Amino acid sequence: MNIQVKFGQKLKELRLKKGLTQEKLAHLAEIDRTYLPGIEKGERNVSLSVIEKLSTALNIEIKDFFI
Amino acid sequence: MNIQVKFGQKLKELRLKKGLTQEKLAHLAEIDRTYLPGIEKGERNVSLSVIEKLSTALNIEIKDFFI
DNA sequence: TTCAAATGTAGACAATAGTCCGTTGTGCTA
DNA sequence: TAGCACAACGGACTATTGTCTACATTTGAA
Repeated sequence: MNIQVKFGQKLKELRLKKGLTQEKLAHLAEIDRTYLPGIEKGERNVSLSVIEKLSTALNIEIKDFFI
Repeated sequence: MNIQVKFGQKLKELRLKKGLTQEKLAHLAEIDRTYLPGIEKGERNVSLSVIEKLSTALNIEIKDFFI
């Protein structure tokens, strides 16, 4: 399974665990609402800055996405 | 310290630990040689695919960059 | 000092990340 | 059935990533 899909699945899992909608998470992370579905489906090759924004929004550490 | 700088420092540390030159690492990771200095200096906002290529080239796991 | 290996840098560029607009589909519940 | 919240999708667009060529600088060993 490729890294984008893995990352997307982990992101979705963590988002749901926190009880957040895509829209709320996007808002917290200050990224575009329409960008999230593509990330969660593994269609997007996100950059470090977006990864960091998402980890901050979820109140986790970056490494948690990759464990 | 921002995430790009942290990532760059970690990358450089791991590269040196493996005894690799920038050129050799770039070749192993199949990324451009001139791109590496900017990454190591924290000037570049690398994507998941590049992060994965680098981890593969260094024979480490992605999370190791963020620990 | 001299030479080569390694690193850094600049500019042009193609490819793609990420935004913004609107619209559509999918449950769920009244 | 209607209505709402959530998720997904498309197209147009801007900003940025990552490549490539070429050259300059540093570093260390002979």
